[in-house]
Amino acid sequence: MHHHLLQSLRLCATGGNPFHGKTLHALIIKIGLNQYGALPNTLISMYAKCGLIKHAVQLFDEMPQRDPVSWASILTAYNRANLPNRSIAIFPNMFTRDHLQPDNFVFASLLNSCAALNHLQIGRQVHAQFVLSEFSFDEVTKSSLVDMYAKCGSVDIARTVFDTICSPNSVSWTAMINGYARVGRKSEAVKLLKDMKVQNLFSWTALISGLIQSGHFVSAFDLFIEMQKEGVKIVDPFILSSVIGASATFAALELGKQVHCLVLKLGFESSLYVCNALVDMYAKGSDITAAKTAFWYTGNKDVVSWTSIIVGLAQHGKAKEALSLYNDMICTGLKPNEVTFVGLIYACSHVGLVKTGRDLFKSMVDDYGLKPNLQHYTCLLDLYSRSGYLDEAENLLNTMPFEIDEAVWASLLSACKRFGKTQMGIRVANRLIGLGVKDPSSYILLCNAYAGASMWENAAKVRKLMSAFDVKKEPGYSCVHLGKESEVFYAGERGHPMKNEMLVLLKDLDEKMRKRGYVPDVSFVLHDMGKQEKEDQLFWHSERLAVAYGLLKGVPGSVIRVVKNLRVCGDCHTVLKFICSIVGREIVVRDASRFHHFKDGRCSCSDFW
DNA sequence: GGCCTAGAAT
Repeated sequence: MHHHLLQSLRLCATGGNPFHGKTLHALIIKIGLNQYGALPNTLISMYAKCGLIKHAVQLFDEMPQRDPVSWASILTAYNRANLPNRSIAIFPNMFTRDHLQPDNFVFASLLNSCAALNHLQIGRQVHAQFVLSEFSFDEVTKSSLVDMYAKCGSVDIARTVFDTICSPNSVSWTAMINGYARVGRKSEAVKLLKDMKVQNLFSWTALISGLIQSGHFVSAFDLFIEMQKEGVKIVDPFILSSVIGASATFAALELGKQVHCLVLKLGFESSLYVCNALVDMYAKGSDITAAKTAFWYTGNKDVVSWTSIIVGLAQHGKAKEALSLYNDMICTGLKPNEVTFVGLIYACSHVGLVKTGRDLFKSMVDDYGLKPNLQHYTCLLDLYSRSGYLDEAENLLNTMPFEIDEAVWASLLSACKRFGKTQMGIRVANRLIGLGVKDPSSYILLCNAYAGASMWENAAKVRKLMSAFDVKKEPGYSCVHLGKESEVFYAGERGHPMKNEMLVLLKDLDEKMRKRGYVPDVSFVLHDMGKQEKEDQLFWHSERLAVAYGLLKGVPGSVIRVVKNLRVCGDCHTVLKFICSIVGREIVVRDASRFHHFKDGRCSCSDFW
């Protein structure tokens, strides 16, 4: 009977069937076996595997007699429920209350918690206890040590432990490979993979997703292709969601579409991770319509699905749609989380919905018990300052429990300039200087603020600071996508084979724009030079080159899609609004902070960015 | 009976 029950419980756990599990639990109590043999511990693990952490904890707490297996089960249960801090918190009770010593299973679980929390200090303490214990030769625990050190950033220590493993298995190799990859040590990661006798999907995924995390997108894609050439079958969708995520970050729409096809071909279109990644990929790839389609095709949407589309819509300036989807989401009974609110308040800040944004911020705390973090305050601050509520902004700044960074100060400063709040601008500028300035565009704002208040000495000081620190702008570049092909342009680049055609086109457009009232705004140029020189500099900005090329080479009438590494400059923003209406084309620019849809002389960002 | 590896939204 005992054996039969254990087996049934294990079946519930693997099938994630809590209903059947609860029935069995009732039966076990009824026949009086609830304290018998392995049953109590197996019940804990069954509840944990079915996602019912509260039931698992209650059983554990009410157990009259706990053993190391009970401890391993509850620690794993907490880790599974994404509560690794609970594991660390209760562990000392194993000694103080239960007078038990940890075994290898307990060590491994604990190290898993440390890895999840990035807690190197406690991880090292566990390591020390493990070494002193009778289990110090256990190789599974050593695998968790490798993983823990790698996740905490001590890759070389991870390697030292890895080298003490007598017969490493797939798990230890994978942990080590991922450790190298996620800190960007590409060649070591690749070498380790090639050293493996039997490479499986797990090890390739660890390598590729690690490289994606460290920003090595091109190598990651190359390896993804190599993996398929090697004949490794993609039998689960793990790696697909990772690669789709990379296409999103990389704004590689065409590549992302190909992976989407692969998803369909392999039949993983119902994986929630994959669907959510697709929504984000299309949104970041600047095709918000496709993102919406992908969203509506997602079955069993969770908070991440809804949040992805809300954030996507917000970044594309579609605040109304974002807010309306939020209502739909609430109607389905799902609870929003911190990220959802970042997206929502961000959406409000880009259309000046001050009251809605403030209400959402309040609702987040009052209705959902969420604690606002720095990002929420930043968005709210942005909302106030962009909409001209500068006193509220300053008030919030002085009462909020976080220190803001240079970018937020800079955005506040630019709002002061925009709304003519000279005195507050000076206060903000002084705080910004005290903080230490790194971003070249902040120097421009500072100069303009002091100059605007006729504080010439301060303006001169800022210029001095700027040259003393040898501030240089990161070279701006823009990439224009034309179907499967794309072309990259750097600011000031004049060596392109099609430069003559582009020059003629841009000159012609420039003339037409000036007739419609365009005046170049040279205050966006960093360097100290004459007015004509500054105008020339603007003329060769990379986004203009990319758009010109797109107009010349792209399919007539198609949307021109450009990705820029920096934020689009204010003057170029004006220019693109003119160009889109002159040529009657839609231009979509993804810059470092958001999307700009230029159409009929207007931009979706309503000139806030 | 219980342990270790790869994935989505700011």
